[in-house]
Amino acid sequence: MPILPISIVMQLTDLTARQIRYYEEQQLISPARTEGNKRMFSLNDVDALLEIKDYLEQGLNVAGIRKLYETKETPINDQAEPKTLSDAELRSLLREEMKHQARPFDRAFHRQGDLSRFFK
Amino acid sequence: MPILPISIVMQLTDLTARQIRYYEEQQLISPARTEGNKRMFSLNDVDALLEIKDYLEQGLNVAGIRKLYETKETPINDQAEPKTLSDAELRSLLREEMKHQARPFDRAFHRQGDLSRFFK
DNA sequence: AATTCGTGTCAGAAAATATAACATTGGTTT
DNA sequence: AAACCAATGTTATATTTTCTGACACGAATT
Repeated sequence: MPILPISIVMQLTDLTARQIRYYEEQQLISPARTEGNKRMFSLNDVDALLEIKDYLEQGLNVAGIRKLYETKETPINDQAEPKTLSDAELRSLLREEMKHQARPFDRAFHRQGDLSRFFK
Repeated sequence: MPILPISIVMQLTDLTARQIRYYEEQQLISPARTEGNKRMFSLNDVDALLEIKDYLEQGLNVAGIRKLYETKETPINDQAEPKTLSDAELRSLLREEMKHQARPFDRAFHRQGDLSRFFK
């Protein structure tokens, strides 16, 4: 259900329009479009953006995040758990994280439901 | 939480922009405004609009609906049950309804939660 | 020093929304 | 029947929001 304009998503995620559009360009999200080509976001999109933000803050780069979600039919949400990674992929990602002294995956995996704080 | 632009509210309620603006003018709802003066609706606003639509279809007029919700601090939502009406008020409203052969209050009172069908 | 990545910023165009005025439709009243 | 009024449609014009694309910049990498 795409119901949110980018301005609201900016507030909800504390991301700039530039960042949001960039993540779309990098295929991390695929918001819907109105007839007039305006982006419209679903709550899932917002969830995804919060997750992306979290990963970035943990030191992952966009390519790494994309890898995490690269599955045939499964964009960035629509799945309870991020896909299973090959050993090689996993080691690669972890190495990436180490370089930025971020503790390995934790918070991002619990992002599910974070949006709830916006709705009483 | 005002998060929805009028275009989405139109889809959600199947009302025209004209109708929505008119109901605001008639003080049935008070959507928030952006800095640039664009209306932004909360889910409560949408709920209220669905309720308004229902009442209108039952034959009530805007004045009657406004009466229903006329309370100091309580606009149209923010209350589990529409306010208690004086006998005079109630009789007046019922008379109004009779004229339009609508069965007395029923569906509108159960509108709460109707929005859920939009969110899985 | 030259690249790359993620983001900021700016310009110009197009879409969405705002207000205001006038028109129409249906029922009510005189 | 004529005049009214409430609710909504329609149209015009103004303003805001969003879009794309280009260029800039700082921090890493190579």
